[in-house]
Amino acid sequence: MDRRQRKTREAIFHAFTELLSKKDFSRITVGEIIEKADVGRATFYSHFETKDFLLKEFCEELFCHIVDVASGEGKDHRYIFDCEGMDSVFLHLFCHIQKNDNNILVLLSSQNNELFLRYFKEYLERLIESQLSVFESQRSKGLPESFWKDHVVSSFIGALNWWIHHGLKESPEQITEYFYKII
Amino acid sequence: MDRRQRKTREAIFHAFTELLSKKDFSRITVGEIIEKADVGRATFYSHFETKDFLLKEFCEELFCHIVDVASGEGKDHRYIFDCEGMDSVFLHLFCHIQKNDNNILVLLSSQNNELFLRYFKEYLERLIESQLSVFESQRSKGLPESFWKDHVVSSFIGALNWWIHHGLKESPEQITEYFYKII
DNA sequence: TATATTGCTGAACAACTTGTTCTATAACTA
DNA sequence: TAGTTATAGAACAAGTTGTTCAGCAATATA
Repeated sequence: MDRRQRKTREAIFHAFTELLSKKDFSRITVGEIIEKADVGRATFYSHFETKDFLLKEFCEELFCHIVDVASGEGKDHRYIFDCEGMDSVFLHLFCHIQKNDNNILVLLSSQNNELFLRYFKEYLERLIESQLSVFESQRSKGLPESFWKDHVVSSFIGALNWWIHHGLKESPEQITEYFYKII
Repeated sequence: MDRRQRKTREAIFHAFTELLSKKDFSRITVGEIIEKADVGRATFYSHFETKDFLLKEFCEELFCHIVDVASGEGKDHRYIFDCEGMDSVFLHLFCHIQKNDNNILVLLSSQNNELFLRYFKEYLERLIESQLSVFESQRSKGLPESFWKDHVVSSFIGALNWWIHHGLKESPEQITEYFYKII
């Protein structure tokens, strides 16, 4: 990708992050974004079809990375996140979040919380799918698999949300334990 | 309340419901609402400060009613919902939803699904607070109470969401059973 | 019944937002 | 060096928002 394109994209993402941490997505205008990013109007629209597409691509970069990488698909994971080997993928995720990788914490704590958790959920489903067997023994008989899967996913999101809203006072290990307990 | 006001409010709510069932909230304009409701622009703004406030009041009428009433505070509950005595408040809720009271089903199934579930969650919290003791025995030791409460709430929403997305094929009793099993 | 109050209409309005188009210029590429 | 591509900046039409106002209709009050 052309360096100019990269820089523009970066500038827009950066401005977008700042704005998201301060105000509601629906109240952010393209005008504000380009002013903060200091790029031309036409430039913005040559990169992103609309503001919604910007959000989409933004979330993709944010979560796709974290999730794909946490599930062990990325070779350079260690290098990017500087993490130790960990038993649990969930502990792993909680750790990354606590370390505020990619400013994710700012976003998950903002008023746009729900917006990101929703997107996060999507990416999380893929990850949890591969981890379902871990919880197979806890699954009650007569419970449809898709019901069970949904429950594990939304419980993780729930635990994460609770953690963030309570000021991240617990350690990642503690939250992982809570998460396992309710499942 | 003046009959004229009531009629206008009704018309707006009705138009709003129809639009919500067809398109995303963020893409609905005040222009569309007043056209469908057949009321003047100034009239709309004399009733609701903005589109967001309309949503807020709309949800209040929708959920406040159902939840408050389901928790036994409303005297005329039986009359409004024509329901039999039920052991579980949750079964109770699932029943009302299945019967599509107040068109709630249309809204919970629409693309605005998340929007309503979020609002629903708020009202649900109050209800579940009063029911927490029912699940007290299932609560693992060392789990903070607020964590546990959040988990029960989001599990209910999760179960409901799964049910709706899978076409309401199960009976309310069945879903209530699923819900109890995962808790 | 007559009168005052309140709510509604319809139109006009300014301010703002969106997404497009254009030209000139600067940065990359072969 | 010459050709390609991205950007700035401005101007633009179309649409949206929220406000204002005059005139009319429904309701309440005496």
